[in-house]
Amino acid sequence: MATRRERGAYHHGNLRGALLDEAERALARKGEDALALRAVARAVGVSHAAAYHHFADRDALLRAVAARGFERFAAALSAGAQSAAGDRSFLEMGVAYVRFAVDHPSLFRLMFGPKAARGRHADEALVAASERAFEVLLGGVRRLHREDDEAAVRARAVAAWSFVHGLAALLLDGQLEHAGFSARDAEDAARTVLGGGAMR
Amino acid sequence: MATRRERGAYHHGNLRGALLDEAERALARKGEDALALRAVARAVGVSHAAAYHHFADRDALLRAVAARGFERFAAALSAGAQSAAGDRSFLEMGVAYVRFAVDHPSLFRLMFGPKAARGRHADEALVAASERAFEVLLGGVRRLHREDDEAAVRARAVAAWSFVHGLAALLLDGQLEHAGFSARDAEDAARTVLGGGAMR
DNA sequence: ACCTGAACACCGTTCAAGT
DNA sequence: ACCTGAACACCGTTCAAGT
Repeated sequence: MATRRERGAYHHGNLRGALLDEAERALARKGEDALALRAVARAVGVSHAAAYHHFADRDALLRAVAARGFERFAAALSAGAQSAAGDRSFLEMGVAYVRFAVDHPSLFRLMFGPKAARGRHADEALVAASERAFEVLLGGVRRLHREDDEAAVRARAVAAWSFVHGLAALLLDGQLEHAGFSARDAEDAARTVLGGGAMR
Repeated sequence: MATRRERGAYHHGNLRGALLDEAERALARKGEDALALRAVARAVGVSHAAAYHHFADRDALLRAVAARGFERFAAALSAGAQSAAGDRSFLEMGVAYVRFAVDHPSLFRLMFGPKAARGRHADEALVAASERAFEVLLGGVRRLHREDDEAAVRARAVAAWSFVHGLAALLLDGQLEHAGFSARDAEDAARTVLGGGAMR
C-alpha cells in the first residue's frame, strides 16, 4: 500500500507499478486523450525515457491499465451477482456492470475502446483479463438457465451482454437524456431498463 | 460534387466544407487519435491556422464530423427499415445499425465517444442530428407497438437501442470473438442475435 | 472577412551515454 | 539491468500582420 511521496524507493523498486498507478489516476482525472506519458513519468519523479524500459510505447501502457480495469470489472460483476439470490442475481450483475461504467467512465471507455481492440493479439494479459470477465457473465447465464446446452448459453450470454453493454455506453454518452435517463441515476435506470422484461 | 484537385477555388470558396471532407477521410483511414488538424489543413492546401477561422479548435472540427455522421446514420436506419415490411422492418433497422457501425468504425466511435458526449451542449448541430436518429428509432418502435402510450414507447425504444448499440460496439471491439461472432460477418451476427427472441 | 508566418509550449519516440 | 539528457519530428493554439 505504498503511496507516492517516498522518494528513492522507485530507483531500484517497482517503477512499472508506480507508472500504472499514476496512469490510472491521470486517466480518471483527465481522460484518455489528455493522458501524457511524459506527465505520468514526471509525476512519478522519473525521466520520461525511463517509462520505455517498462512499456513499449504509450499504447502498451494504456493496454496494461485496461487489463487491470478488466480484473476489477470481473470482481465487481461477481460481487454484484452474489449480492442477491435466485433470478435477481443476474439482474444485480447487470446493475453492477452499469455502475462500474458510470463510476469509472474513462477506464470503461479505454477497456472497450480502439486501443484495447487493436492490441488484443499483442497483449496476453489484456485478453486473459477480458476473458475472465466474460466467464463471470457466462456463469450468471448458466445459473439462470440450467437446462440449456453450451451453444444456447453462449447465445443468451451474447444477447444479455449486448443489452447491458449498450445501456452502459449510452448512459455514459448522455445519449439517453432525451428519454429521461441520466448517468447520475444510472442505477435506477439500469433496474428499470434491464428489469423491464427484455431480459430473461 | 467538387472533389479536391482544383486549386484556387478554396481561397474564397468553401474551406469549411473541404476541411470537413478531408477530416472525414483522415478519420476513416487513421482513426480519431491520429487525426491531426495540421495534416488536414495541409492536405487541403491551406495554412494550419486557417482552420481556426472555421472551427474553434480540433474538438469542434471532430464534433462537426460527428454531426454529419449522425445525419448519414439516420438515413441508413430509415433505409434499413424501409427495406422490409411488417415486423421484419424493425429487425432490418437493427441490422442497418450494426452494419453502419462496422462499415464506419472510427466514425461510429467518434459519434458515441467522449468528445461528442462532452460537447453536446456546445454543439447545436450535433444534438439536432443525434435527436433525428433517435426519432427514426422511435418511429420504428411505434410501428411495431401501435397500442402503447408514449412512455411505454420510449421505454421500449431505450431497451431496443441499448441492445443493438451494445451488439454493434462489442462487435467493433472484437469482444465477441470468444463467442464465435466476428466483425467480418456482422450482418449475420446481427440477424442471429437480434432475431433471437430478445427483441419483440 | 479570410488567410499566413512565426512563435510558444507541449508531445511521443529514439539513442548514446552513464551507473 | 535500469535510468538519464539531448535530440528529432511532430502537434494544438495564439496572434500580429497581410490582402
